[in-house]
Amino acid sequence: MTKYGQKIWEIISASRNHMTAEQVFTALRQSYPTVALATVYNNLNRLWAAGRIRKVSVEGMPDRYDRLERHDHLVCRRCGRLLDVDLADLTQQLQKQVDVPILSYDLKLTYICDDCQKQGQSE
Amino acid sequence: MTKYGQKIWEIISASRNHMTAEQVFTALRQSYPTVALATVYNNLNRLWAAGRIRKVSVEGMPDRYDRLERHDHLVCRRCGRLLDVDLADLTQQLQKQVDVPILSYDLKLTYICDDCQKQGQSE
DNA sequence: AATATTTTTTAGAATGATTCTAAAAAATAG
DNA sequence: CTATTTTTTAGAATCATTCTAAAAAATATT
Repeated sequence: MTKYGQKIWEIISASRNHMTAEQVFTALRQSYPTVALATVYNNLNRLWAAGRIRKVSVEGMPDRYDRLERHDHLVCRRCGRLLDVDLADLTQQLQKQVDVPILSYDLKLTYICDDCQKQGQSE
Repeated sequence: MTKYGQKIWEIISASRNHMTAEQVFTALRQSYPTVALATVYNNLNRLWAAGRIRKVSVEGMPDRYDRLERHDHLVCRRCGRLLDVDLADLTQQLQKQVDVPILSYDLKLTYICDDCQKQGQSE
């Protein structure tokens, strides 16, 4: 584990904000002001390939990186706002229904956030 | 509903292939050889905003568009291959666990497809 | 501890999907 | 028919991400 890889993993694991690569870059520069953006992408890809972080893609937004710890997401259908939500683990239940081994699953619940709810009323 | 919108909706609703915008473009040109790519994007966005089609984002690949009909997805962790899978509807079960109204949900199961399985063994 | 090998970093260019722009065309309303 | 709104169009612009090829750093080998 390289120093950048280590630090990036820490940043993501500690964050509850589903950071973009750009945000990780900004955060990392607090500790390493000269680091290159490509290094952030390299390390994010390596961490992800190694299964040490999650990647969350919400349509139309840059990929976001997330801690591994089991949890699911609420996504606003309008603005893409992303919230953590703790739901019961479905692995058992799902595995029963398919015959290939499931490594993990990604569950996003779609809703309309308060802000968009308000906006929608004035249209 | 414009003629392009109509036709694009038909293409996606009939397809089981999670088409990219580019693929929809190619398909649409069978019927309308002069249509512009921007028109495809315009209509896909409008259809999606109207909740008439789904958008499936797999990290690192162009967005894919999918019929609305309830079904879930298997995604290969290595190559991104996407397969339909019919799982029990979880809406009730999930709605009990959150206090905002759930419009829909998006469930992706991660696995390793046969091809990637084979490749992995030779490494 | 010097040399070779492999991995990582770097800056910047390149790519590729998608959006934007502003004008033309088409559809709809008055 | 004329005015207004919506859609289409082509091409430029944007933006996230990957690629490139060289430099630096880390690791292994003698």
